[in-house]
Amino acid sequence: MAEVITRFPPSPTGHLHLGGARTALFNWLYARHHGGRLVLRFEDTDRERSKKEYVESILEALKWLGLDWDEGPYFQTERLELYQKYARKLFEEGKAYYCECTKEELETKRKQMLEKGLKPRYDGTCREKGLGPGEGRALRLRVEAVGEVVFEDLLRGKISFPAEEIDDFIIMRSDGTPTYHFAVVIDDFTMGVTHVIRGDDHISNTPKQILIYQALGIEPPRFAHIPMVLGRDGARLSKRHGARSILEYRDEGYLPEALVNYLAKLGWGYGDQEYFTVEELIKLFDIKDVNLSPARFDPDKLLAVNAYWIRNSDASYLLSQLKPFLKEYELDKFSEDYLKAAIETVKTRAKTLVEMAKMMDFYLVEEVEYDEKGEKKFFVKEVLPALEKIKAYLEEKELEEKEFEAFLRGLAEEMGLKLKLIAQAMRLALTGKTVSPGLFEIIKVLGKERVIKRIQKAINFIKARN
RNA sequence: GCCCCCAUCGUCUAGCCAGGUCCAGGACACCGGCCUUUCACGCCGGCGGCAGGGGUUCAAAUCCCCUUGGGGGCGCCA
Repeated sequence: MAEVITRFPPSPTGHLHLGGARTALFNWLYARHHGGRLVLRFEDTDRERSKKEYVESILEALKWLGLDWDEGPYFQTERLELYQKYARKLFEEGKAYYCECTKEELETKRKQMLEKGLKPRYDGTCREKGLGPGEGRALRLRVEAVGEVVFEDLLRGKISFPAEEIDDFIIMRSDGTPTYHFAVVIDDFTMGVTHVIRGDDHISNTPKQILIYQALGIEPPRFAHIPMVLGRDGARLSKRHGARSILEYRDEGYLPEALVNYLAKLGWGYGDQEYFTVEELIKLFDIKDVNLSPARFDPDKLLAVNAYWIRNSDASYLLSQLKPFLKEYELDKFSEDYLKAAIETVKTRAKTLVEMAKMMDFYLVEEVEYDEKGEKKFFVKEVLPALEKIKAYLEEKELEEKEFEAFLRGLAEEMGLKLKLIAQAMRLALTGKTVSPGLFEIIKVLGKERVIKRIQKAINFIKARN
């Protein structure tokens, strides 16, 4: 089988969002699955809106997701001569002609046609003028309005458009830059792209591109139009829901594994399997299994997938991912084993790394601050003797779970207190919170020294108040 | 307005291509329960869907048509 070359062509007019990331992922998976290559190129011919900062942020987001590329990044603005070369060829062969209509004239005509209920299309004013290149002149493709333009979509089969639907569209702007359709075709052709995997909002664009291929006398690549990602409300992705930068998800404590897993499942599935490693995705992914209907983005599900990957990742990986969220603590003071043990106790409880960092703060501070409601409820003078006894116990005995638990139960009975009260007071003493990992786990990680110190502090606190 | 694409639980999906094994399976969310010193995890159970209407067929979620609904395109944006 011939080599597979896919491409991801973002336009640097915004951050990489979920929709773009999924397109990138599908292209990447397809290339990796077939042992092919992925080309990255920036479609930056819209100089007004393209920004260097977006190039940077898109690259950063792709790297973070783990989507690497084999060629590029190319920039269309650096390839202008190439487009001009092919444009000249089409002009010389009479397959394209120059048009001197102004933007304003065209805009007026378009509005008029729309008002009359007609399909807006170029009226051919300059078609037979025989104009040559010149200031203010754009190059249009000469399109014959007969028959049908047909292409085979890898997912949907044959798709055809009446040729009369397509007008003489512009391929080179009057400033000498190519329009999207033309640049895409020239790029895909010269880069050897074999498979174009893109959002289905491009279906209606495809016949135009087919026409360019035909005019150039070259073979079009294979097309696969994947369904778009919609927002929670079923509308196109917007800032409100999901069109946020991928990097924002990173900063909110999502794991790249979770994003990749979730995005892959948006429009694609493999039986009942819900969770996939990247390796599994590469192995199992087949573009033909991709759904045809648009998928809504569901933040709850993303969160659930993230929680899954957090609790199923090992502690040392989580530690590396967690570090940016732990900046306010002096991590150097703790051994890696200590940090990893601490992480183990919170990883089934945190849905994001941000949550995890908050949850484990008590491991990382010298002294804890008590939750106000909890302190009023559980730091009552009745628990004082219990805390004293626990402290004494810990000072003497080896720590063993069953034994310690039996001791606490015995203690509760002996003092006529509820086990819950003692446990919550302990929890508060050790963590400052009323919600935390299991008591025994915490004690084991913190170590007797810290535990005894914290119990003593709690004792002093209760005494001082009563 | 015209053209194109799509249609299974609230959401993501399995099943559809090769009709019967589907009074439709899984996941998220939600609601119960178990576990339990808190919160999670885990486990058990519940809620909930083939958009509607016509065909074809012994038999349709699966094939065909129409309607409706959703999405997209119609730029010297990509």
